[in-house]
Amino acid sequence: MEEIVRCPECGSTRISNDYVRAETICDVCGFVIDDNLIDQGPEWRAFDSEQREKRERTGLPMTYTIHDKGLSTTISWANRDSYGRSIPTRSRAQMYRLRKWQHRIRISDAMERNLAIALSNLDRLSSGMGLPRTVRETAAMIYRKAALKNLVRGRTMEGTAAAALYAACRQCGVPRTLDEIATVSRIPRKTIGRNHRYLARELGLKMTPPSPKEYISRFCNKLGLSGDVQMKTLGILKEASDRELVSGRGPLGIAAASLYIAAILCGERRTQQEIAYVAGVTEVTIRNRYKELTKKLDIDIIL
DNA sequence: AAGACGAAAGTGGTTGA
DNA sequence: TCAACAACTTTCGTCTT
Repeated sequence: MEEIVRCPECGSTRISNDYVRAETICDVCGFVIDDNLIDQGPEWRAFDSEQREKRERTGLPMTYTIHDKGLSTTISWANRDSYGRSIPTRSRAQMYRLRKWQHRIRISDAMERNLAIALSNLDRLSSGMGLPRTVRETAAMIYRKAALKNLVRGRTMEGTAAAALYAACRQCGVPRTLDEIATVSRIPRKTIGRNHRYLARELGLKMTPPSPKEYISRFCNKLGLSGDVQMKTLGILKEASDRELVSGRGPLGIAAASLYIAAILCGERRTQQEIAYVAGVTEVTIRNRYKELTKKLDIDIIL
């Protein structure tokens, strides 16, 4: 399920992004689905506030393949000065210290630079998703830990950043689906999931599976459902977890199904399709879960 | 015609030998 | 490392409103 976006006009899944006009467009009927696309174009990174002002979204980068922009000075290991004369013995110890420090500075520079890039990535993602500051901070912390333990090597920084954000959302009790993060980060869902598992294992992040409850208010908002439905849904979830109908099941499926039931009971019915869309699960899953729930909880549904 | 239903085959991840 | 397995998805034909 790579692309879950459907055109609301014709239902087609052939959707493409027009970055120049910042629009998401249906290939079939031309309907403009989203005109608030995040700029994913080149972004020349800034590493301190001065550079940020000068360089953001302007012209070509200086060389960005060489980490110090090719401007750094190296101190040669030969014991000669710039005229080729050999350096007196009493200065050599000093030269040695200079070289050593320069080396150290460049290393930590590279690390800081990596972090700066990753953090700006994190900023872009979290603001694109309208996430609160605390989540962003948590994500930054996770990423920093990962960088310190050398876990980023072999993975792209974007991929690791996206995974850190996913983990942070869950830790902060505002879980987002992998699909949601995949959409704003242009990293495939699979990759984010894989990276996330890796980070969780290596960093020993204590991850409890997200509770269906945490999704409800957001889904209700997206579906334009009232607070009554929200309360009802939470009630159903409470019952369900008391009777151990929740564990082992995907929380998204449970959330979607109980929402479906609650909406019907409150006379604010939504179709399975609508709910499936916002919850990022299929109608089939909703059906299976809600069959289970209505049966085990003795809820009668009048269709 | 749209929504709901359910069977059957497929997918990716976990587990245990 | 591999096969079995559970949960979930995809697809598709059928029934209901």
